[in-house]
Amino acid sequence: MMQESGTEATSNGPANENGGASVEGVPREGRPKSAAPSAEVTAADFLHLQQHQALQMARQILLQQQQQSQPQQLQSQQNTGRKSPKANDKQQSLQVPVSVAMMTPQVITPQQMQQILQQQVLSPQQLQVLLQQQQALMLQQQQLQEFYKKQQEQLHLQLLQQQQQQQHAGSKQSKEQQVSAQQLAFQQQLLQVQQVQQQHLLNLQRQGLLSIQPGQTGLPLHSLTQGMIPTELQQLWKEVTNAHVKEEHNNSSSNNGHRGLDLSSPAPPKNPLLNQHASTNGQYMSHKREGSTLEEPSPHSHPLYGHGVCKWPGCEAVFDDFQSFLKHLNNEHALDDRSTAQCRVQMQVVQQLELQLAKDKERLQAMMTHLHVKSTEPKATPQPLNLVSNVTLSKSAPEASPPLSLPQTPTTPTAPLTPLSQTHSVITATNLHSMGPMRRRYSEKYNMPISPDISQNKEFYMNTDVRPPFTYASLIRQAILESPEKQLTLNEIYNWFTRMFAYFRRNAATWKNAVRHNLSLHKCFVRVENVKGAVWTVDEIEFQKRRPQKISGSPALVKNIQTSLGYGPTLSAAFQASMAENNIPLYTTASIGSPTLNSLANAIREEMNGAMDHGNSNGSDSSPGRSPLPAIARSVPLQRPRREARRAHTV
DNA sequence: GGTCTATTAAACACCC
DNA sequence: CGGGTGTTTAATAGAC
Repeated sequence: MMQESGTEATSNGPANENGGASVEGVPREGRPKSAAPSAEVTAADFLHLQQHQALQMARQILLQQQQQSQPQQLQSQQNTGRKSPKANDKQQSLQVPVSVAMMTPQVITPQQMQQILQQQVLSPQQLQVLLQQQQALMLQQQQLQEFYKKQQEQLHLQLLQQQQQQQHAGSKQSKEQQVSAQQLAFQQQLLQVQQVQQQHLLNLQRQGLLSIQPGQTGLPLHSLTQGMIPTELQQLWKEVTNAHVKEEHNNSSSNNGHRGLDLSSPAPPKNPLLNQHASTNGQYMSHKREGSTLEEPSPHSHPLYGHGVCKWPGCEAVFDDFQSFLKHLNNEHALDDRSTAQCRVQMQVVQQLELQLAKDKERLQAMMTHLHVKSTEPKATPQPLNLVSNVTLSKSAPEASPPLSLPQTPTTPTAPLTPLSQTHSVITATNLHSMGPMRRRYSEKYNMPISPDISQNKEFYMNTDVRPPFTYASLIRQAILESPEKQLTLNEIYNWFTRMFAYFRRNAATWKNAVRHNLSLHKCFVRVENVKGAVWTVDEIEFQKRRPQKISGSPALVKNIQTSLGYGPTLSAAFQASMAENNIPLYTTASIGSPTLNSLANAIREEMNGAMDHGNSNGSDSSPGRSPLPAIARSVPLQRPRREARRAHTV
């Protein structure tokens, strides 16, 4: 009591400052809700504004074309009529230059969605709304692309006419002015639609529906759209873009940067062949199929083709070779209503999965955060370098979470370290009194072998001032077993503690005393006189004897422990079976081999020994094959007699 | 509530 | 004598 209060007095949670400075976007309650509505509204606004602008620009150009060429009038009117009619009157004033329009933020990308999700900015209802909006936008964009494609054809015809006129009249100047004016307008429109298309491609790409090679991520802006236009238009486009596209490209690339990193790779795309193939009909569906097939560097790898089976949803057609698959892909899954619908379904599936993933991530974050928060408060050190000054799993909630979480969290120390200065006080208030000695490490309580945990989270324990959730006995044993000769002097054990655990780099008097106490107290630690002095070794038999009755009686408990500790069903089942049927002493598989295997062996061994009977327990010399002690060490068991003598003396 | 075990502190002894 | 090492006891607390 006195000791605890003494250490407790030092625990003014200075860890809070660190927690506040967290970089990671650990979900914090409270803040998100206020931020949610504004984010949603702005996103939707941008969304609508952008669509309107794109439509308006397209309409404008169409009008210009109609003035010059009548044959397309009917079609154009159909197009304009099909699009939202009310936009006409509204958007007279909305004739924003494309460059400006492109500056406006894009639609919500999946990444942004992810961010929003992870930040817990939105409620599920709001997320639903956003998802629906995104879906609607995609539909609209698709329609816009169809419209754009038709318009391209019109322009193509028109240009052909103009070229003929040029050839006949020979008056280049006026014609060129006409053309350049058209070019400008068209360029603007093109950029706008490119943007939309790019957005689609990126969406699909992110969702795994479209496989564009990393080096070709620059394709959408230039080449894919180039592929859409007839060759003559490409020429025009190049001429115009020579002067203008750079700034436009900068704009778009800056937008890319705003949206996400993965698309901003500016590989200059100059492969007309691929491009033309890749965008036969201006639909992202076609990009998905043909673009991925033709742009694939490795000829036989296709996201829709695996193990000789077409992976198109619901297809599963079998093919002997890749070519026949491609044929099948182009024939059976061409751009039609069915494929489009399937693609939409797939998009929804992906989105749902992303949602689910985000939720699970969030849950994991919360779990990790929660557990680390618990461990932050008690017994903060005078010089608390890290938030997690102490993992004292002792009293509050010792069993439920620690065995699971602790081995996980240490592997990602930075993430959980950020937590929550806010919830900090709240949660820790419940276990303010829970500090104190590290009682009940789960290594003991659950017979948890510490080896896997230590090896997995070595760096974490080394660098983080977290109290390891193991008993002193377990740690000492681990230290000894890790040594080459399975024996250590007391000082070497000390060094191991300080080397492996940042936590033991302070309060030396306390834990060193505890180490000595444990060494003396537990029979499993055998003191051996060596050439260079006394060394300590481990008597595995005795070590396993320490807690026999607990686990031996309940295989179910063991199973639960095993599974909950993450060893998986295999080990658990094996362990359970062997425990139920025979008491094979696996502990002879001592510590050789790789650390991982070694740890696993230790794990099994410990569990097995905890469960088996202790009939053959007498004497540390009785099992030479099992004992990891070297011959020298085993030969001179000095400790016990002395201890016995002393005890007899005192008692 | 009893028992077992772990942790911590402390006293003490021995040895160099 | 002091420090390191080792032993033992006592108090306390959690888990079963």
